[in-house]
Amino acid sequence: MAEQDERLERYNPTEIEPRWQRRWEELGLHTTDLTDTSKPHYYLLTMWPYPSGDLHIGHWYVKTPTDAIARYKRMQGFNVFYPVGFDAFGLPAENAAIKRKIHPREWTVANMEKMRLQFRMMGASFDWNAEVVTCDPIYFRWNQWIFLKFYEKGVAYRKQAPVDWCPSCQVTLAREQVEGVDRICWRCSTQVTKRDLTQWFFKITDYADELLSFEGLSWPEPIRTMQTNWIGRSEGAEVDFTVAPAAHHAGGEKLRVFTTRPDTLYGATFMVLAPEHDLVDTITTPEQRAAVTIYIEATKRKTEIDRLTTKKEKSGVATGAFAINPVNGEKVPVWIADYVLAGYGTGAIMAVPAHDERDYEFAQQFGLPIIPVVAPANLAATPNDVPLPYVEKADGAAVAVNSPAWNGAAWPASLTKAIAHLTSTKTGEKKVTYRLRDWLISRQRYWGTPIPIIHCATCGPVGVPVEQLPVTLPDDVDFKATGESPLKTATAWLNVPCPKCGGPGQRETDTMDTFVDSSWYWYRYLAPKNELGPVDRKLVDAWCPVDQYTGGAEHAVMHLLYSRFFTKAMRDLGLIGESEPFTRLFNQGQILGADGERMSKSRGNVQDPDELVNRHGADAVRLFLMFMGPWDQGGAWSSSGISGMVRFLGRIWTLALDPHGKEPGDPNSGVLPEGQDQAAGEAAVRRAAHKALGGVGTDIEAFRFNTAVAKLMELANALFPYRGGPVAGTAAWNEAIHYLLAGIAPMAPHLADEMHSRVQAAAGISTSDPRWTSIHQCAWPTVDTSLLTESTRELPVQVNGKLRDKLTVSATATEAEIEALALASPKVQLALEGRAPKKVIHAGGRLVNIVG
RNA sequence: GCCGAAGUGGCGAAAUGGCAGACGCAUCCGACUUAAAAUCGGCCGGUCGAUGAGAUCAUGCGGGUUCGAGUCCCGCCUUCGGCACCA
Repeated sequence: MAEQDERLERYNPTEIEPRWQRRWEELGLHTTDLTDTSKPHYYLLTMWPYPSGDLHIGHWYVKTPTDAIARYKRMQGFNVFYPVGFDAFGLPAENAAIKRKIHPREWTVANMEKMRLQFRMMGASFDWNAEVVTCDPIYFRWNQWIFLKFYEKGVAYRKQAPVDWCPSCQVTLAREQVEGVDRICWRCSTQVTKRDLTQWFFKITDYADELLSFEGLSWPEPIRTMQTNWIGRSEGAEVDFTVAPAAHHAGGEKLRVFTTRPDTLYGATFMVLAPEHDLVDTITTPEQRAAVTIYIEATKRKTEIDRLTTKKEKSGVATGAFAINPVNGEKVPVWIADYVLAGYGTGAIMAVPAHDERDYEFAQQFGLPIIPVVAPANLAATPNDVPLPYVEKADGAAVAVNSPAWNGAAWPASLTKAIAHLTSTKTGEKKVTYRLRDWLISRQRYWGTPIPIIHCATCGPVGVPVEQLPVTLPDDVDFKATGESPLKTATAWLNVPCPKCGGPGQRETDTMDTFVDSSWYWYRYLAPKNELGPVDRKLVDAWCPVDQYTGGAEHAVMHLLYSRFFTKAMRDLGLIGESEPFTRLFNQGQILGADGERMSKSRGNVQDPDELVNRHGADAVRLFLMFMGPWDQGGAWSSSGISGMVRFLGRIWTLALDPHGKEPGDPNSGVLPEGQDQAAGEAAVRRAAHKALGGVGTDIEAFRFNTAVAKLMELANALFPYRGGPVAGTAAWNEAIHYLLAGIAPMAPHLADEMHSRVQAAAGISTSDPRWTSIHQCAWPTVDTSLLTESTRELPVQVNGKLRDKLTVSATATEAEIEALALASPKVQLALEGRAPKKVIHAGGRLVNIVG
């Protein structure tokens, strides 16, 4: 054992890694000069973390490949900006504060301190000079400033509405933050309820159409689809029905409906209003009033989930009132039913049972008339034979029937004609509706950006004058989550004079959704201390949009949609020039616990990276996370396999440090492979290095880190047999070693620098020598393609698509020569069983297939 | 129900329409060692073949296109994600 240690110092990451982390900091290797225009710039961004206090393996899974990209791009000669910060406002801090009786700030600051050390331990090459922390007034001051600009422009507004409420988090939520059919809170998975509250909103719907365009963006298709579906643009028309006069009521009110099928207007045999619709009370007849009231009460008692489930039977009640269909003057009954939603369209529909499944079901249940007004072309003469409901539009083949004003028109002409008819008779108009709702940003919690508004009894809500920003958080607050904003308990802070009239005023006590904080932070990274505005326009113009953004797909319709909205809204304020924040987006997968479930402390399936680093080193953990599979796929955690990475790093160590050592166990060690002379051996070594590095480069560019690592393993495997032999230590060998170290540098940065440094030391260049370089300052190796070709190659030969033989042919052999060789092969002849070849297919020199 | 992604050895996986399983883990064998660990080398999808040479089957299932399909097309099954009475 002692002899072995004498022979070769062992790879010891725990000694190497902290040393290099210190050195990189001393050298300022990751500090970006944002004004340097001598090199092309590359803005690389990874979604910033919430300072939960512990970096878990999931953070490493996300950050490690991104860090490799940063390092790779630097070696490629880019001026890389790779910042990080903390999304430091939010509920966990407040909940921890309640539990431990400490201030959320204290908890957050301590956690950030710990996480900075963990990032350092990971070897992450962040530019910490650019750090942004959202709970710092120097940052959230500008949240408030932007809010006030939005308020001035009407992008921020206040309204009363039934909003989603998480009873566990004790806050309102934006529509995007409520997930699935079960309508659960995105953060805590508790089922949300509805509350009628006056809240602040951002008018994201103003940008709905613009948000539908992804032109020039290289974003994953699934994210674009999700956003598109979320925005849910639907084209149609609004049509006015008129309430018919009745005994108890004069009528005449307009009942406006939204429909995507104005072409089916003649088939509207009844109307349905949402139970919450404004006119329900007015139009209900005395006979129906009791039933209507009972139904409305029942609706209120229903949970959102009960109401939205598609599986239940339709329910509803007639109001007793009638309305006039504007195209044919028919009187149709007006019903109320909870399948019509108050919040979409106009909260009222015209029901066309013949051509809508829901209306059909409703009509069947309550015995309402059904009139077909669209038929497939072959049934146009006998529309009663159309199987109902007939919902297809069938371009050119679905024809309007029973519709005097546009009979015979085929879809989509029938639609155009219907809209034209409505417009000319002033009974309706073309209309686009969106599913997207405005973004509710009020939160009834303490640890967030105070909304900079003062409520005055005479002036209403008044913005805090910008020169008084930031509105900071008072410390004498009772945090208990009661459903009321904790800021209401800070009486000294709360009561201030109205900035407009000087009268008594009260501060707004809700804070902003923390998604506001993260909707523009990458602009702030460029000038985190800027006092003159939220962003430094000149730097933004030079560096934005972000070249590459990486993060999880779970933010598809939250952070990623809000960020696009903010960029457009900030552009319209003249703060920035561009319309899109992130040119390229990559969504990595999620790392799950060994049980295949989401990692969580309660499940006890959390992997602690510190423990792995202490045992195997950061480089091995980094490498392992990149090697385990395609980055966008994620997967269940398993630490078996990490030993392979340690072994691989040890082989690099051995190759670089001890090229002349011999392997006692390897019979081939120390000699050239059979049939190779010195020149061929050197050529083989160079070829392996150049081939590997070319592949590693393309793989990193394509985010295929697993195969990038595999190619470097192949290179190490290819070099190993030459160790201790006459090729070791030659110029060709040294070049190959440098290629190997440079290639692994983005992924295992500590080991790469250690070995590079030792190679330099062996050449008499110490770290204090001005000629000394870090591997991370070296250029990415160039690939000499002329080295890649061999004089002969192996050629698979198939007969009728089945592999029968492999020939060794000269690299310059012609197709005719190859064909002759192939046909001469005994194995091929055997497979042909005496048949003459009908055809010979040459697949670009990679393979030959003989058809016989 | 609609939209999207994925199904390949014991395991993680690889493969511009062209040798299926690169690279690694685990198991096993060998070298070194008194021994073990570490290290180095090797075997490593199934069936048949004594072993070998070889043959044959094999990328969720069933069809198709093609000289040739894990890859393209059609129809299913399963798993995972998103949406879901949006008129």
